[in-house]
Amino acid sequence: MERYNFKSIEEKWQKYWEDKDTFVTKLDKSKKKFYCLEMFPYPSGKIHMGHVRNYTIGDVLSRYKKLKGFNVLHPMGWDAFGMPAENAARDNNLRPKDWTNSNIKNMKNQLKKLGLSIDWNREISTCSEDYYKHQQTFFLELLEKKLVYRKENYVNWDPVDETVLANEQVIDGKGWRSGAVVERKKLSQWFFNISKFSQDLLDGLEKLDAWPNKVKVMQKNWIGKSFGCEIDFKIEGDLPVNNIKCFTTRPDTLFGFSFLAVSVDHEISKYFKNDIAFEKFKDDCSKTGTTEEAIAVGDKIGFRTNLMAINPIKPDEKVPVYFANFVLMDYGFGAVFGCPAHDQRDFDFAKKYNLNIKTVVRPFDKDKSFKVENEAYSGPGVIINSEFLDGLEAPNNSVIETIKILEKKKLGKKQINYRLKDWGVSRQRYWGCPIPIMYDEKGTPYPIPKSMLPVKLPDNINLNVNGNPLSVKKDWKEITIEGKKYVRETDTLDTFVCSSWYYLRFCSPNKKEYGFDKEDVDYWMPVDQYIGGVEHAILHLLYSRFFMRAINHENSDFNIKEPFESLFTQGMVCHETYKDNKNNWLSPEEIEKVGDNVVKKSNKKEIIKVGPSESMSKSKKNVVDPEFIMKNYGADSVRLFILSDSPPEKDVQWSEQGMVSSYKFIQKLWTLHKEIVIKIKNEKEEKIEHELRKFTNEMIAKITNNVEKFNYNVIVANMYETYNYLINYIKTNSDIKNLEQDYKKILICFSPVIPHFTSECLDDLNSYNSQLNWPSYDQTLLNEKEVNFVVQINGKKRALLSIKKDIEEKDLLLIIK
RNA sequence: GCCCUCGUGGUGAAAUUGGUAGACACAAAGGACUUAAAAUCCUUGCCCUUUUGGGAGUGCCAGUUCGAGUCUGGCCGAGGGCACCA
Repeated sequence: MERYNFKSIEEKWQKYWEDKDTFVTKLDKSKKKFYCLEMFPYPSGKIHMGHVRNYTIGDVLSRYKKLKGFNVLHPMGWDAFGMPAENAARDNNLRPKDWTNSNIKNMKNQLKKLGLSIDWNREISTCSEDYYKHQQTFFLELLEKKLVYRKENYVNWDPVDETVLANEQVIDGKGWRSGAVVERKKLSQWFFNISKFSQDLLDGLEKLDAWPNKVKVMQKNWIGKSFGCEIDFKIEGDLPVNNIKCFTTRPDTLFGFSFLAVSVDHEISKYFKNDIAFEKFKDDCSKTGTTEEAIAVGDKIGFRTNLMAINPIKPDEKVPVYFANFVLMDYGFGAVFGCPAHDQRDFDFAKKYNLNIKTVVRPFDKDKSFKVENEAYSGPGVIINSEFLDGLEAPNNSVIETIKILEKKKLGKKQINYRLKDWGVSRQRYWGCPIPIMYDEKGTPYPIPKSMLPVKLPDNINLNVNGNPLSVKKDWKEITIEGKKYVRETDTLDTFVCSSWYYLRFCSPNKKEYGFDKEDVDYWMPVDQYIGGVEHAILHLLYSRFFMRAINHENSDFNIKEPFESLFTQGMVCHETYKDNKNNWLSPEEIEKVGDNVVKKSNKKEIIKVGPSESMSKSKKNVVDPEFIMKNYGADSVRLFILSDSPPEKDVQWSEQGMVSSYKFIQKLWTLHKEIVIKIKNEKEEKIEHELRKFTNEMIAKITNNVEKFNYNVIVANMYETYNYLINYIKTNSDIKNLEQDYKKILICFSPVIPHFTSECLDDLNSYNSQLNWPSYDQTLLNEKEVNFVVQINGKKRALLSIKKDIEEKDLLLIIK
């Protein structure tokens, strides 16, 4: 028996699909569309197993939808701007453009070898002028709509990458890429007014039924809506400060007020500029620890001013004003009113500085004598010691009632606060989309006229400079328009801007005049299925949702708010980790299993420590190269294996044995195929073969259901089941009727997972063509007349009967008795 | 600390959503073929019983139901997210 030659067969079909434009998509309003999009990759040089998994999942869905008769848009592109290119180019004396383009070429080749059903005619790259010139237009449009603004403020400065980071890019006080401790620096930056849409972004989540709950919860928390009250406190003291505004969610505890605390960056800090003690305090604040957690549990420290704050509902009560390390400048007003009895932070602070702790809420099961002693009480209860607020139920009623009273007395007003802050998009980097802005001699910014777009990135650049190479490139930076001299903005846009609208570009990848064509977008958008890693749950997905709204804003003939109708977040690909006795990481190729031990391949002696299975990463060397695997086992085997074992949303464990068994399975399927072909040739008369017909029908139903529900691991099990059934069936039935028809249906069901193999088999039966349809199944055949009926008495199985399904109840009872 | 998700064999996991728990695969043990190995194929997988059978069993404890892996409440454990957000 000839072996299945995956190499020549996979090449044959990949060439066929390319030559015949099988996956080239055109707008066709007579057909229902399906837009399947996977998160596009960063062109780092080679694809990794994570890509293989992500794109295989998307490909199964795309191929299935195509067979179901949908007009499928399944594009691919490159998230091609970003720092690695700049660093690699500098280290290897290349241009970032060349490094990126050669990586793209290589990765495109690798993706093609996976046999993905991608319309490569729509390929886009965010670093090409064709792409970023439209992005610059969007930037200017957003500027016109006042959704972009410039402001000077403190930024997260990464001293290693020498750039600004968004809040989301700071993890545990360190840069997400470099790992360097982030510093505070004051800079002028461009901002997208994402916070304008806080409420809308929150409301939109409600309608995203086909998004994982986890992601919605993360976005909800990130937006961080809180309902409360703005209170204006009168201030007394020897400084020209008359009042300080605070935001609070618990105005009902105002009678427990015992101090007021402001951030060290609060505007009143200007009066303390020459105060040495204050400057020292400020220093101490920045030293309280590096990780967020350390700060959270760290000491509460304060600096007492001579100012006193007056309790607005008890004007004879005055409390001290402090600067405190735990008050954040960029939330609320950078000032809080302290009620130690009912807020743990305030409690800790009050204990430290011996401030008054006055109980104003009692739990339901305690009486009026209840007193907060060892920790703050922030639970529900009843208001006490609060004059006209006494007896209100806290917090729900009491908060609303208190706000009403404060509003009536003009002491405060209802306010809703969001944690979500505006998106700083300026990056002090070369390899990004230039911001289309110029400044006159006074430093006033002007938009670059749209007719002069794109602002091209200069090709020849010296990367061996500190900071942004663009800022020292004079011949690019300085321009003259109508005799007037300007300097260009040298910051480039955060690469997350590029990925915030690429899904629109795929609809009209070749449109010259604008980023997209309305007719295309009306037809293709929204993305019906978006697939990618959960690590983008907040950043990329929130920014994309913002961008769609920003384009919609003040645009009456455009009406799509949510770019991604459904979202699927796939799990990571994991592998065991290995360390030698010097604690060096070893790659899977460097080890060998001997009996119960794992040893070093090079000397076969040294015992290797096997660590837990973790997400594949270069630093831990637990990576398996897809190119190597595809070369050895073929694309179909890899696709099959990456889908088997674990549900797509969970992490999958890479195993060599599993991979080999998938490969063997393809070989076994091929042997089976050849036997079936012989049987088919010997087939004489057309006659319905009932048992096989029933099996096929059931299997089609199962696989259809499993594709729809993303149970791709179960599809693989279904494929094994089918093989086990057929191999046995062929052995025990010498004269098989009607086999060809059923077998073809089965091949089509397998085709989303192993497309090269099934195409070859169908071709072998002279049945491969572009008009193939997903087989339907007969629901009535599923409800077969004979069913297994389990007789249970008190939940225990007592008998197993094979009975007719439409039997009368009384007859059934008779049989049982 | 707050929020979310999940607990099924040695392992990854199935279970048409309340109806025969463990499909399918990996690993293991035993066997067949072979001079031998590899490959391939078959069998086994908790407890009692020689077999036929029977029993327990989906983290733990209760509850609802003729019937619970699935629903409800409480507890225990694991993973993830957020974290001085007033």
